[in-house]
Amino acid sequence: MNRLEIETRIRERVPILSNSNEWKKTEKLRKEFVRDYPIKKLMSLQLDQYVIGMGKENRSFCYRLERQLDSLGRILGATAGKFGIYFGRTKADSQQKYRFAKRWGSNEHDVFEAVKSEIINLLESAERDDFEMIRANQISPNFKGKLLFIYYPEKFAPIYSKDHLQHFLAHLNISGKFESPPEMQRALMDYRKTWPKLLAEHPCLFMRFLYDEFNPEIEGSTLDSDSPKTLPILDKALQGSEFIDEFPEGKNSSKEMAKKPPRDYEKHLSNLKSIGTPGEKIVLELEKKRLSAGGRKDLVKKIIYTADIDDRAGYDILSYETDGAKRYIEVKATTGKNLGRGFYISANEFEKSKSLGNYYIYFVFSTITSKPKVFCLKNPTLDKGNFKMEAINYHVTFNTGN
DNA sequence: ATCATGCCTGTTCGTTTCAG
DNA sequence: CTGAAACGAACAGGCATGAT
Repeated sequence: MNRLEIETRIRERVPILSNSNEWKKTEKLRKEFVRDYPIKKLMSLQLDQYVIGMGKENRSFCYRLERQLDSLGRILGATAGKFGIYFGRTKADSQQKYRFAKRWGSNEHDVFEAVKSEIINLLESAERDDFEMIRANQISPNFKGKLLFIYYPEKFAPIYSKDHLQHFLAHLNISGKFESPPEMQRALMDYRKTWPKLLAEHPCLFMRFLYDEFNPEIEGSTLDSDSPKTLPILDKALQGSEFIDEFPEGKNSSKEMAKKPPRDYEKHLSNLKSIGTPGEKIVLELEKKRLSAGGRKDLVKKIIYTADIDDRAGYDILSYETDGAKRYIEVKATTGKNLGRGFYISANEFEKSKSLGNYYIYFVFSTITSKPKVFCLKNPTLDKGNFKMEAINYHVTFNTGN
């Protein structure tokens, strides 16, 4: 989604989501937890005040973080081993006792002290924004993510699964080098800051918004089976992308496949959209490189990402020739390696391709990979016999003429 | 990378309780 | 006695961890 679309969704959804006590309760729970377990006092926590599994009435640190604070991002599921040490049994051994992974130590006392100091170390690193230390911290990933959010709710997003984080970053087209989930949590919060409407609300509302708009679970099943379930981080694509000089020929180009329109055009469209924006970002990046390489760094700043601000312009990006002339670029992105299935062009884009002059269509191939290829087609004359065009959409209004 | 593990949850299905 | 509701054991599903 581009910013134009996001803005609409935020305008529609945020007032509905914020119209509830839920977020106040959520924040109250979080505050109570932090009040009961201030970082300074964590070291004096006793083992049984920490471990999960001490019976029904148990209200331990781990129990509360996982259960009571369930609405602040789930870390349920998987073994209680994620807490470093827990009390209970295993399938093979029904005896109730303290359980822990060997890497933490050889007895429950040592293990608990190690886990505690690791938690404190994590929170202190977060205070300093020391991501290297946060990354190196041995606390299990989901537990780590939740601790970070609970203690620093303005710095880290309440989303802990690496897959989900990647999924959202990809859909919001946020690029950057993310070596660990906490960095993604931070990137999402930085993104939130760019939307005053979101910034004014609780971070958990932002989380809800993301899950509503880009639900990772639902999406996996609705996408075409050949689409990847999670988009890779855009940054890799940006680095690996390059221009190519030849139009890639596919086995089926302009033969049978081209004849087949998609079965469900609407669904096909929404899939196209999800790869369209990454395609545009890739082209933006390549244009910057091209102008820099051509000695026109001054023009780099003047490139305009039109698609982000005006979806009726008929082109996606306004770039420049090295002599300063305008270059209008329409981006057509595909996950495929060639254009065997043809491409779609709107009536508006088609008109602009004829009227705007220096008009390019940039075809981005292998879009959702780490090595996208971009082919530039200058001033295409689509209706002069080089291409076969077929109308698949009409705009229809009622005839009130008589 | 891949696999086995064991945790928690929701669901099912059978049993018990109790009012009418 | 009957049907509804409550209870609870068993099971399957989902998932991140930890081991290999």
